[in-house]
Amino acid sequence: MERMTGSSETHKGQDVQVDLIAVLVSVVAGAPCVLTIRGGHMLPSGPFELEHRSLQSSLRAWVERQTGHSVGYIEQLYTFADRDRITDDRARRAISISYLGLTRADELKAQPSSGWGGWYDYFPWEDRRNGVPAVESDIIEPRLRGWAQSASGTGPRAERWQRAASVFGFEDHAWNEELALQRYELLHEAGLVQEAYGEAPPVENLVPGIPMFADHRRILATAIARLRTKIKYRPVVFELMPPIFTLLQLQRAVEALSGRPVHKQNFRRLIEQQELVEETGEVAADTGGRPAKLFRFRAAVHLERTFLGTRLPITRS
Amino acid sequence: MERMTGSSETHKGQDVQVDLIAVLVSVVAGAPCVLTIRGGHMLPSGPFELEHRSLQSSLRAWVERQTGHSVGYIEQLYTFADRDRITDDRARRAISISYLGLTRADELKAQPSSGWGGWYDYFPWEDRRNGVPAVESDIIEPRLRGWAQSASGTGPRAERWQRAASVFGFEDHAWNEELALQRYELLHEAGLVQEAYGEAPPVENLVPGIPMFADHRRILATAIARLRTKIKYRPVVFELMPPIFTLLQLQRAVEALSGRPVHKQNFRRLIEQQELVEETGEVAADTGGRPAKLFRFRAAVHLERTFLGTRLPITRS
DNA sequence: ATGCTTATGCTTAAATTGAGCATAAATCAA
DNA sequence: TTGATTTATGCTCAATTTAAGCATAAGCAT
Repeated sequence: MERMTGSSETHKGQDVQVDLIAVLVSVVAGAPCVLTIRGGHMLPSGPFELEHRSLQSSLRAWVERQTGHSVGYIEQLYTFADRDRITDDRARRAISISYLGLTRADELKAQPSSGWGGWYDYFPWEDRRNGVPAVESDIIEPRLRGWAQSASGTGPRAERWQRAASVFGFEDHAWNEELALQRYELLHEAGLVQEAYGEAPPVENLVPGIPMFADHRRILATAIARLRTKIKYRPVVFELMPPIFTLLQLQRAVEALSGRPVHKQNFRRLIEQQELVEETGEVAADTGGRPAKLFRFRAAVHLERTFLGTRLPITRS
Repeated sequence: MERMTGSSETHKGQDVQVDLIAVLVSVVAGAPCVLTIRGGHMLPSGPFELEHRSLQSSLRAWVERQTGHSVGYIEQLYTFADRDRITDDRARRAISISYLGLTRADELKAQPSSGWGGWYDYFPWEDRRNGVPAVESDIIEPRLRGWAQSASGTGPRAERWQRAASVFGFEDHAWNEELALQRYELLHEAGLVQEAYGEAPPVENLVPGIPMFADHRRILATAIARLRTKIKYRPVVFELMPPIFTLLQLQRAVEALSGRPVHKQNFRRLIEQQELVEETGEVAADTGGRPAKLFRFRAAVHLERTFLGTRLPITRS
C-alpha cells in the first residue's frame, strides 16, 4: 500500500471552510451551563484563523477575545465533515472542529445576545440529582415503547426496545450518566426531538428540551458525555470552581455535571484520600449550619496526575 | 457574543489540504501490530474524498479499497492543524484527521511496500508483559535522570524528575499503561527520540525504538493509549479476534494491547460474569495441554452495551 | 435553651479484586 | 505404560474498595 493519494490532483487544496465550534462550560449557582448565542439556540463558532500556531491556540485566542477571560481547560471533541452538514452559506463544504472548554462563570464578561444556557434545559432527562425526573417515566419511556412497537417484525421491535432500555436504564438496566450522547441519538432516531425534522417539525409528540440549530445539541451531548467521563479520572472540576471553596460546593459541582446525587461522607473521603485539596485554615461562615472548612486545590496536582483507573485483573507484583 | 466571524472574508473557503491518517491495528500471532507504509516509517494516509457522505465513510472506503477487507471498528482520534506540521509538498497548510481502526489480521490482503509493524518495535518500553523491560532500567531511567539534572534550578530539576517518575512509574509510582502518549511526549521533550531533531539527529543517546515520519509515532502513541483505555469498558478486543477462539487466545490479545500480564483465572472470571462470550460446544485440540473450550462473542453484546465504570460515590437506591 | 441546618468523624456490611491452591485432561519422552 | 509436562478450569481466601448510615459537632433562628 503506497501513500494513498488517489491521484495527485486530489491532493491539491480544496475549497473547504474550517470552523471551530466551542462548548464552553461553567457552573453557575449549582447549575451546569453552556455558553450560547442567538437566544440559546446556537453554540458559538467561528472560522479557524490560519495565522495561529495551532487549533488550540486559535480557539483560545478567540474565546479570550470574546469572553474577556482565559479558558482553564480545553479539549478537542470531534471533527465533523458530513456532506449534509448545514453551513452558514449552505454552499460550501464545511469541516467543523468542536472543542470543550471549561471556565469559571464569574469571570465571563457577558456579551450581547449571548448567555449561559442550563444543560438540563436542553436535556431535562439527564438531570437525576433528585431521582428519576417525571419526564422520563411520563413521556420518554412510553414514547420509546411506542417507537419500538412501530418497528416491523418481532426482532426489530425487541432490538429497539432493548436499545432504549439499555441506554435509558429501563427495567433492570442501571442508569449510566456517561451515555448522554447515545440517549440523544436514540431520541433523534425515534423522531422525538425537533432536530430530527426539516422544515415543518411536529409540535406534538416531541420530548421536552430546547432544540438547537443544526447538530449543535448533538455536539453539546458529546461534550456532556465527555466531561462526565473525564471527571472521574482527572481533576477537571477544579477548573470550574473558585479558588477557595467548601467541600459541599465541590460536591454540588460534581453532582451538577454528573447529574447524580453523591453520598456526602464518601465524597469527602474520596477527595481527601486523593489529596486533591488542602485546607486554607479559614471557614465559610454563611453555610447555614455549622461553618465549613475552606479548601483550595493543591498546586502540585496541576502537574499531570497519574491515575488508577484499571479494570483488568492485573498481576500485582 | 455573536457568531464569531471575524470578518466575512475570512469565512471564505481556504486553500487547505485535508488528510486522513489511519492507525490500523490488528493482533498477529499475539503481537499487536499497526499497518505501515514506506518500510514501516509512515502511517498510511490519504486525502479526504469530498464525494463521501462523511469522514468515517471516506476512511472506510479507502481502507477497504486498499486492504481488501472491512474494518470492524473505527474511531476518530484527533485533528491536527499546526502550522509547523509537515505536509507532503511542504507548501500548504494541512489539516490531518487521524483515525483508529481495528481489523482482523488474517483478512488483510497484503499490498506492496506496506506491512504490519509491531507496536513494541516503536515503543519497546511499552511492553511489560514479561515484567519491566531492560530498556527501561538500563537506558530510559538513567537518561531521564540526566535530563532532569540538566535543568537549571532546583525547582525545575525536581519537577522534571517528578514528571518522569510519574509517567514511567519510577520510585513508588504505579505503572499506568494508559499513559503511552505522555511517555512518548516526555521522551520527545527530553530529546531521546529521533523525531525531536531536524536534519541531523544524533546517532547516540537515543532511546531504542523505530522512529517514524513527522509526528506519526506520536499519533500511534495516541492510538495505543486510546485503545488501552477503551478496552477496559468496551468490548472492542473482539474486533481483533477470529470468530471462534479460546479464552487464552482472548487473554493474549488483551495482554498484547495493554502490555501487561493478566491473571488467568481472574480474567476468565471477569469475562464470564460479563457474559461477553458463549461456548460453542467444541474444544480446541491443539493447545498443547488439556484442550480448551471454544467460545464465540455473544451477538447480543454487539448492540451497544451499557457499562459500569463509575468512580464516584454514587447513591445506590 | 430548643430545634434546625450543615459539617465531619467513624463503623459496618457488601462487593470487588488480586492471588493462589487443587484438580482435570491432554501431549510427550522414556 | 508411566510419569513429567503443559494448559484448562473450578474454587477459596484475604485484602481492598465501595456504599450506607450512625453519631456528634457547631453554627443560626426563635
